[in-house]
Amino acid sequence: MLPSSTVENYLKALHQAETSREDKALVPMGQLATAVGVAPGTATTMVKALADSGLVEYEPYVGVRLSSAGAKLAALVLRRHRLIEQFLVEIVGMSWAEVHEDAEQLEHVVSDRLIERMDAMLGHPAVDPHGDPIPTPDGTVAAPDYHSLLTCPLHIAVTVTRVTDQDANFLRFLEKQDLKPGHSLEVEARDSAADSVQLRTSAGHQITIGTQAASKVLIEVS
Amino acid sequence: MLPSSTVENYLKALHQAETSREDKALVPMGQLATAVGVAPGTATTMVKALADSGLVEYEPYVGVRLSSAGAKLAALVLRRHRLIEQFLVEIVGMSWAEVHEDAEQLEHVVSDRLIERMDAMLGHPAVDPHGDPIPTPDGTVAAPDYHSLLTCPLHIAVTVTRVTDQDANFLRFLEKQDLKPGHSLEVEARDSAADSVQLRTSAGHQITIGTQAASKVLIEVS
DNA sequence: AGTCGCGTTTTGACAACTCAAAATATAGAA
DNA sequence: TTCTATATTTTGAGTTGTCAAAACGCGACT
Repeated sequence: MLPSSTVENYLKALHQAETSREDKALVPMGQLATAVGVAPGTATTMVKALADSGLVEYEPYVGVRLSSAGAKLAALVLRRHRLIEQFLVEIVGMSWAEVHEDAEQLEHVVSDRLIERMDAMLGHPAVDPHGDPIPTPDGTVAAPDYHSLLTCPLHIAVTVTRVTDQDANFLRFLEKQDLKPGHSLEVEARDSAADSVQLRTSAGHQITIGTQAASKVLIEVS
Repeated sequence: MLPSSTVENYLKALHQAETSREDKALVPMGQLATAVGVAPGTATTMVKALADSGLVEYEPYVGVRLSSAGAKLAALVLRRHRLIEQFLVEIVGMSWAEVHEDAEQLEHVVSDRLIERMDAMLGHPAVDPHGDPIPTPDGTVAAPDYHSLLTCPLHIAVTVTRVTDQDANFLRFLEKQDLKPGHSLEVEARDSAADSVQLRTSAGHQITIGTQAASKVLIEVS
């Protein structure tokens, strides 16, 4: 029995929650409910059903975690999502800021045939337009461990490789400031009191952004 | 309130049933139920709901008809379906025999933004890979009145313009026999006793097909 | 230890969609 | 006109996914 869109969304949210979490603790119900956009009680009901299907491990009053079967399924949803985003940007010519919503819908209905065709057209890309890694067809995800603009050394040339936020306004801002994946820059200063990070782009522009934003821009030393 | 996939499917089936029908009679429930793939009682329930929403006109024990609002909505679903098919064939390089199933799913989730982008990429095509006309964004459908291989004059060069069947096997057969839209041929004979039609393709091959099949291949004199 | 607060679970209900099978209407034959 | 065959509608029930609000568990603070 193939999983419904609803199930796919719960698994995906769980995957996101798990990977954006240092410890290996269970994801609390409240967080999952918020991520999926349902009332807390709804998440509890759904998670119990998922546990019965063997897709998650559930500890009442503590939280949930993907089982290996659930993790694989989540990876396949993510694969579809990210290949679709890459396709919409590379082939259809849409903006990286606007593809997320479309991919969010399409990921639940594209056939394997079509998704593999897209993958081939794109030359089997490793990452999507935001730098997020694209899982393989067997559900393996590369888990790269990047620095962010918040954690990297100062005064060193770095290259943006990934942006962990899908908000269209934020993405448009980054695009305008030449902070899309591939562009290089260096961090000039951090001010924890002012909650800000000061950057200089390769074009020489100076930009100051908040630490929240800085933590979402991942880089590698170039 | 935007219509669900289910509603869209009922409207689409109704549109198909209405246009493949000489008279302007109402579509009987049984036919609609079969087309949508549900039990008769389910269709009755759904149609009453559609009537309450003003999308159809319903006469108990007689049948249903699309209202103008329903017809427009149906046309927009058809527009999405057919643009997607054209896109999958022209841009993605899929076979015309296999795009129907994918389009069937995608038609309910593509955004207006994406569908108009596809339309532009394709140069605002008038017909899809099967020759079916693509409705305009405001819900207008060209209703061309073709002859079929069953009704056209004998011994005259004609060009295939449209195929009114989505069965993958049938489409593959037509492709192999050079009977896709665009190819020309002539009808050599019809035999009502044998229930068959004899054709000669432009390549000189002679083919005999049944009248059921012949009625699904629409042509124009060339 | 007692109890307060917060997150979680339970409960009861609802909306959308579906089916099987019983009840019913309609048209056509006798 | 009456009967009958067939299509349609009604009924009762089930599935999936959702919510609001009441009940509950658990750790923290006094």
